[in-house]
Amino acid sequence: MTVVTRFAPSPTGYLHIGGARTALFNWLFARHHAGKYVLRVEDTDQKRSTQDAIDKIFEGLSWLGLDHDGDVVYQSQNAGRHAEVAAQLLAEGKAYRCYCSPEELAEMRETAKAGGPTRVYDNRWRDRDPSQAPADIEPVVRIKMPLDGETTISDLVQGDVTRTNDTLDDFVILRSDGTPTYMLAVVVDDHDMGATHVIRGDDHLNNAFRQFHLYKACGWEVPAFAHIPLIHGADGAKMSKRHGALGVDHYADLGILPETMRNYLLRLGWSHGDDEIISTQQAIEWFNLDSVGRSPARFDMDRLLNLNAHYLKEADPADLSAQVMELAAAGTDKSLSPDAQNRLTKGISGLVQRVKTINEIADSAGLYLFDAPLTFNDKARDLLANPDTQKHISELAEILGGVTLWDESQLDTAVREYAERNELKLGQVAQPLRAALTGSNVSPGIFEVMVVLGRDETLARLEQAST
RNA sequence: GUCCCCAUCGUCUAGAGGCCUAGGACACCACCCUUUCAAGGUGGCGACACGGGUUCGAAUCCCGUUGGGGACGCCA
Repeated sequence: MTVVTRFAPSPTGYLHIGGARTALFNWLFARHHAGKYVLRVEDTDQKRSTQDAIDKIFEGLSWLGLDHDGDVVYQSQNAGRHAEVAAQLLAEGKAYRCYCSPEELAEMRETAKAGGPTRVYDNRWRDRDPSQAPADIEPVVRIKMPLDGETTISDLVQGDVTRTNDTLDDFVILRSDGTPTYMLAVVVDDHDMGATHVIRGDDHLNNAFRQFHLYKACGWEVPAFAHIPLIHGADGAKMSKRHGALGVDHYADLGILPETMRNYLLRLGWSHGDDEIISTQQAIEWFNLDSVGRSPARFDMDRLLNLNAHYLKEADPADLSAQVMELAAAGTDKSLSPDAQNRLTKGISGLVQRVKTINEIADSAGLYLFDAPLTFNDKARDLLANPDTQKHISELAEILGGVTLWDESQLDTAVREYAERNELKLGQVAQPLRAALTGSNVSPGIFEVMVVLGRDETLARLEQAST
């Protein structure tokens, strides 16, 4: 049997962290079993669904690198099929029309909450003769749930979960306007697309009991369920859109790498012994549902950043440079010279060493990206204002001008000799150089900087700083 | 209110009765390295929610309490 999983977002907003993880788990599970991972847009609620949201979700998914198999399914396009199934159920007496008014429903809800019956809907139309139907109300179609007994869902993550059937309402499968509700649509679509495993947030666990009986009523095989715990915010509450959860695009904008996000999301609620750094290849190989935890996890930015720092160091420098240049270009009206681009390509690995996001690389790349005149920060300016510093810089400029081979070890030797000769610590010489060459008191190793800048640019910058 | 789920360091987690005076990672602190900042290295701080059982033995099994979360729509 081929494994078929699906990710089924409702297009009412961006792809948030929780949705992204659900998608990832479905994707990993399918890839692990060499099965299919299908993407389905749950747009049965036309009022709330928007094209903009659909686009954003697709963008998020493709940024994450979760490619789906086959065409995207739009649930709204199956409305006819859904209605057909409802009609069939009606014909078989497994469903019935309910003519309750909104007021009646509200009343029932209130009595139930006030400690009344276990069911909200009191089944008042379940066995009533349709001839009693009020003429002015368009009916909905409800499915008959078992009246007694209990139902057990063997969930792949939650284990066996049992619920008595007297808490299961006859829920609506077709609205009064003839459109299907979510509950009907998922079951029909999941069946039609051959979903073998339904992996989703555990906020759907309760729905599984209802859907279970809908499958049965249709005479269909029930797929395996796996309800994964939700991701919570730092405050421990559900991370939903309305609780300030951010879309994956937000993290992309922050300069987080997709591979970071995949690794991070994977480790939230899933583990493989003590392993922390898990490549996507490895994840596909290792992923299973047994190791998914049952308690909700909190989102931790520090951890994400730490992981990102790791993946940044593994990333392709050319690729990173391109992204940094794009960011830099967006932040200024100055265009980047070819020299600047070359310098960035050479120097980026030194930059990557000290940051956690792509944006931070861009922030620190100024020393390579922009041609003189440099902008100096306060500390650099103070340092350069010192007459001793001025003296060292001009003497050093001369010495460096005479260095035969412009590489780190030669430069290192030259500067060290100068420091020793003047009975200075290396830092006393290196810091002024740093200020003059980078405009800052913080930078990659100063000899590395000189090599990346090249002889001409280095000398030019020293010249400029000493006047 | 009803139903369901969960409970190990601040956070993510390892742990499936003896390997646990509970391991790893992030964060934090200290030290080392050092031309700055990082990175790296070494060490430190720090948890089995509580109460009952079961057992020779419980973080692991059972019950209860407490705490947290989720669901109760003609939303998905």
